[in-house]
Amino acid sequence: MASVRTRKRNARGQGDRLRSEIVEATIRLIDARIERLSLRAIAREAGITGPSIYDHFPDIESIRNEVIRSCYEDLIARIHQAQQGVADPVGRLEATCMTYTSYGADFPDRYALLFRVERDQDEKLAVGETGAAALQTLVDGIASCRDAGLSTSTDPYDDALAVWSAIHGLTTLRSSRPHFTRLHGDELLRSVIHRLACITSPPQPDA
Amino acid sequence: MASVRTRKRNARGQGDRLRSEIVEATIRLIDARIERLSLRAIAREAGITGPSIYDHFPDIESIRNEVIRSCYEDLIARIHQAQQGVADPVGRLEATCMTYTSYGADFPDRYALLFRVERDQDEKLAVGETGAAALQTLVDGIASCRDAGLSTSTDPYDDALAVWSAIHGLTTLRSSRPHFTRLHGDELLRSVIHRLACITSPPQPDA
DNA sequence: TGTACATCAGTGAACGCGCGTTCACTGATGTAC
DNA sequence: TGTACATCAGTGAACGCGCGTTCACTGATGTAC
Repeated sequence: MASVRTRKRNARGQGDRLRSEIVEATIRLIDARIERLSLRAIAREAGITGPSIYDHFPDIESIRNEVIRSCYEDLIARIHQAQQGVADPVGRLEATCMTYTSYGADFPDRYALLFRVERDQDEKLAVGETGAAALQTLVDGIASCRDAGLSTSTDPYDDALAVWSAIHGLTTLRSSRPHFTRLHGDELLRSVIHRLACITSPPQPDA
Repeated sequence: MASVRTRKRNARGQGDRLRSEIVEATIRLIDARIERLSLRAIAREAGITGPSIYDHFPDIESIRNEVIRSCYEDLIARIHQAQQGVADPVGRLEATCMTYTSYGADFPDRYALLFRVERDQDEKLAVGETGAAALQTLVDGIASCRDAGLSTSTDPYDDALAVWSAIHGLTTLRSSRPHFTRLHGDELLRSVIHRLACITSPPQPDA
């Protein structure tokens, strides 16, 4: 948590910076596994008083939606970075999926927030397409494997949905049911990816 | 919601019945997608005053844990019922998975509660094995397919974990991302089950 | 260069609300004599 | 059969708390003259 009372106000003209400070404070609270997010708790963590929030957000839901957008961008950036420098299409697909599951393991409450059931129309509009970019990297990954003769997939979109469902389920079950030890480790993950993406080469122990 | 003030007190000696009335009221609130569960809200729904809860539960977490146990028993019972009268092993496995996903679709907030990340040690002890019975029906189902020569699975436990992850992921993505229309419908579900359970026969359009 | 003023980036007090929890209590009903 | 009493299944008032939200305000800083 931020040390209380060390914050100094933003310089004149820089008032908008508080907006991102509020979002960052909220993410810190989420990562700290706070039981219930409140405007006052966010303000405390950001080092400001409650009413200052209203200059930047109308309510807590709009902060949450901004957090979701921010975390989702972060996840997609991590995936793209992991794909850099992996030439082998199957290795790239595996790296994509492993980045995804690692994000869920490292930040379980952020991950849960990204994929919670939408509660209201605003959230639906704000967050509706969250997942589309992640899915697209899987579609592209499977298509690349097929083009390289490493996959027999005839429908990369449907197979990407299958892979996405499986790794999403694996990610959340790893968090919520940690004592099923065989869920953890890379063998099961690789095996699931290979079967659902119709990969023809056997899984490599390590790249 | 229960009509307010219609409740009459339990007969002398029947005081324990309020315990299950509290659990049922809580499930009604969960199904009503209440934003935040509170002791007072549960008491209102059950038609009693707040303090009466304390004769039966020490806190709201213990109510929640009882709700989890109750809903999980319900899910397992539905699965066992669906399996009755389906002789074909592949059909049984499919029926098992479809009952599971239907439960998640019909009661999304109950399902989310069953598989939320454990927050405290009490919950871990109370709920730790939730999922084991569901997993076991999948292990048995895959082993039956293999014994009937309909699956090439060499490790029904690991393959059951794979199937469980996939259908769990499919169930939660269907709830949280309803606009991915190809996630819905039975074809993708059947295809995933067949691939992960190593089923050798092609998916039947309908039984 | 000096000063009056406008603007900016917040603060602090106050409100009403629902909450968890405590405590003494009530009123119906079964039971001992 | 009648009555005093114990027990049971809750109730109702009260408390302190954190919350969202409002409102008037403050004090630093840039700018016009």
